[in-house]
Amino acid sequence: MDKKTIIRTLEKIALYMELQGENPFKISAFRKAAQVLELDARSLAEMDNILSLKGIGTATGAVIEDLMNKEQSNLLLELQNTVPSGLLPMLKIPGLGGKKIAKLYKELQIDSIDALKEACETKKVQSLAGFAAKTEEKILAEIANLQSKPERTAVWQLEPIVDMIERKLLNIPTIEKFSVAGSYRRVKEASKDIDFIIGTNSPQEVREELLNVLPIIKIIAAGDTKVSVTLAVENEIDADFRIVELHQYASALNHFTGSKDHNIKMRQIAKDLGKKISEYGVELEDGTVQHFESEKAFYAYFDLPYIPPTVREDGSEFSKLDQLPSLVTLDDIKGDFHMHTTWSDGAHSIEEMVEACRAKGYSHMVITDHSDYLKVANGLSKERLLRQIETIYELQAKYTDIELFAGSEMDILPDGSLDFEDEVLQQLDFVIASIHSSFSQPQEKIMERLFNAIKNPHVHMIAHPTGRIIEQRDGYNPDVPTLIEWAKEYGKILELNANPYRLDLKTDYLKLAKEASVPIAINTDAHHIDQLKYMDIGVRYAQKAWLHKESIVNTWTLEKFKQFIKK
DNA sequence: GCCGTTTTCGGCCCGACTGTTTTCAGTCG
Repeated sequence: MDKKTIIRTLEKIALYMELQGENPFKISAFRKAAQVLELDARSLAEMDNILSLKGIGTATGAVIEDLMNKEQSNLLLELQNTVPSGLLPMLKIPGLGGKKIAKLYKELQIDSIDALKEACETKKVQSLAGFAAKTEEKILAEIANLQSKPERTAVWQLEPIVDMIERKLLNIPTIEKFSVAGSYRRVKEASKDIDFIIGTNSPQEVREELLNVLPIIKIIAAGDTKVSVTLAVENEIDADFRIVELHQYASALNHFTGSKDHNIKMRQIAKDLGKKISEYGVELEDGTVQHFESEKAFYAYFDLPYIPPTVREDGSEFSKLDQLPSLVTLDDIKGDFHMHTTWSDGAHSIEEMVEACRAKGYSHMVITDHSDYLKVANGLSKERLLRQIETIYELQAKYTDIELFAGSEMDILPDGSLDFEDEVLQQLDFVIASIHSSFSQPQEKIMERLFNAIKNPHVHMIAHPTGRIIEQRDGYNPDVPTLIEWAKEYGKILELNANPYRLDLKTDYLKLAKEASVPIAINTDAHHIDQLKYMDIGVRYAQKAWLHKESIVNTWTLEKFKQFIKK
């Protein structure tokens, strides 16, 4: 049995145990064992002694060995015999955990969401100790809600909601400081909810104001330091607001940025020093609480460098601290190499795009409008492209502080041919090849198209290599590891498309590209000057894959970039 | 269930909120 399946089985065992109302530490021991396997880069065959791994003991080790040798786990089979599988989905109902579900099953033989619904409707549930009429109503409401609310919301859907909330918070005068936190701040592709930290001297007023100004469908909780609501926005989503005093702000921001695993690791570090981390500060052995000016000061207190939110993930970041200074940052970015103008489907003129890039302090940039094939995007014919090249070069005369390059985002056609002949391509400084059509072709055909582009000596880069839209469509399903091999062999750039719709390539592939030393360009693909800001999310997304400055084409000097594209 | 150069037993990250309670259990992040 492969490693992934074994990891999932351990997690499944934990779920079943949860439903039995098992000891929470026993349950987390199985989750921990799954995580230990996951974090270990080796394959199962390469691990000669599973039991030597910290976190895997006799019981979890036995399960792993069962799965390796007999393809099944006796423990899981036993659990599945005692716990009906219909209980699993009940864990999705907010307010219900393992213990309550176990009780419902034991006392009322409720073994599915449907059975639970009926028992609530016939008021059987309120007869149980620990349950009452209010709980019954809440369960019914949550069951009804279960289908309507998506489990995760994509980062590009969250962005406008976060903007809206930030505008509201700016208008509440009693709020001194605020920041989005949670997985959004860590640039996860999708999140379950939105978290905000608010620093204020008047928590009561802020709480009232929040409830007044936010578009609220439902108040989930409204305590002294925490307001939880469901927001009335296009795709309804929950938002948590944590209200703290200013001296607690840095600790609260750190705590609610997470991840959970990162926090647990930090707390273990503190505990070894006899200290206790909470969202309010660090409690010393004598009971006094240490506060921090910033997250940086918080980490420094534990002799750690500042760990950016983007890499606060599974805990493995603590073993890679020496790499932090090499990570790409927005300050390292010297140019943007994929953007559109009114010549095709962009909103601004070439000159307006240049001015916007100058304002960002870039030293060079590439204009890359669509090519002939993409009629819906007003793609440029050969003649228009040649005229555009001239226009760009003429415009260059106006500027000494930024160098303009003429490029194209050229389509790779469904039959695998390229939209421009070589004699046109060789007049361009920078050629991007992209797939925008016939996504459903078999992988073999898609790869043939990509190979035709990669092997063309005039092509410099493949844009948005998989064509995915986060949480919405998978793209054209190329064999990315092979694509990375080809890029390495032919010396081509792969793009990390920074538009939050795409973030393509995704992290796992970026890591592969890094291992293969394939250069990555982070590009905004801007169709409007406002979209040039996506460089920021692109860079932070790249940090999640631990991409170093030198592997990012946008950090190269103008001279190095010129050398690369002229070769 | 797992762990240990202060521990082989007694901890395991820590606190807020709700709903059920008369001091707390369960859930959540």
